[in-house]
Amino acid sequence: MLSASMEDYLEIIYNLTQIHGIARIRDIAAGKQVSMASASEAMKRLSDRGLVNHDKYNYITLTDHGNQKAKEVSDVHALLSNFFTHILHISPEIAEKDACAIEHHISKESINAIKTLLHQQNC
Amino acid sequence: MLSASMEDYLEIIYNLTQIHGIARIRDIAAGKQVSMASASEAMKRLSDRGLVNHDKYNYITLTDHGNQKAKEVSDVHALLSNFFTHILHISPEIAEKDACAIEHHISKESINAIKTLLHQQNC
DNA sequence: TGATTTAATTAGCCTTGCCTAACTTGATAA
DNA sequence: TTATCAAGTTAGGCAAGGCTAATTAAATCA
Repeated sequence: MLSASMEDYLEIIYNLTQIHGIARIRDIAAGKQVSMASASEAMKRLSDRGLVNHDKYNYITLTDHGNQKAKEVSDVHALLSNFFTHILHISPEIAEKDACAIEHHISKESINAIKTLLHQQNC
Repeated sequence: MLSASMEDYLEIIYNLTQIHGIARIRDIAAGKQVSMASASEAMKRLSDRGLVNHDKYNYITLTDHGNQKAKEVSDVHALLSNFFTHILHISPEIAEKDACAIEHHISKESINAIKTLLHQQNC
């Protein structure tokens, strides 16, 4: 199982890669608001688990497996964000925060149900 | 800030107290599915933070502050459980699991919005 | 090219929250 | 009332995930 923290890292790398093509320790650390030391250690753990490619002192990319995991988290994030803003009418900032916090803990069943709810939101 | 784990303990003690008047290490450990050693250590931490009363080798009760915190968590739990079963139509087991997992991470704003949604569920 | 600045890593440390094994206390039954 | 058993605690250990400070590598600028 992947911890909430490790899922966060994957998602951050995923987003950075969408924007810049690659991800650097510095930006990952900034994104997660941790020290570069912590980000560096996290890359080691993710690398050991085959989720990222990381040569010392070089850029980080996601492996296929890591990319798949990251996309899953990212998709759930986007869905929850939509749910909070469009169904619950929460402000975008809090919607982001809540999506971030909950994305690691909600079941697939509930995700699918929310998907359905969003599709038929004209009730 | 109270960790998810410590909130779980408070909620379990709260529930045990509702049923039996008091709470014992054995039942707290069973409720959280951890060893009695872990439950005992957790009581020490909660006691240090003024959330439970605990004399060695004796029952555990919530302080006023602990009771307030526990009730908050418990109320959020009940609300989320209702949301998952009645709005998302998730099975009671998964609804429980999701409520448990999410109750520690969702904002007050979202909780209030869900409360409203449940009150007007005849849309 | 060499010096300096920035990025990344490593070392060493800390806290949380869990575990098992060993020990202590309190309750119960002979 | 003493022996036994269940409940609770303590000791010692471990993994995850943070931190700062020190070091090393890479990049840039003079």
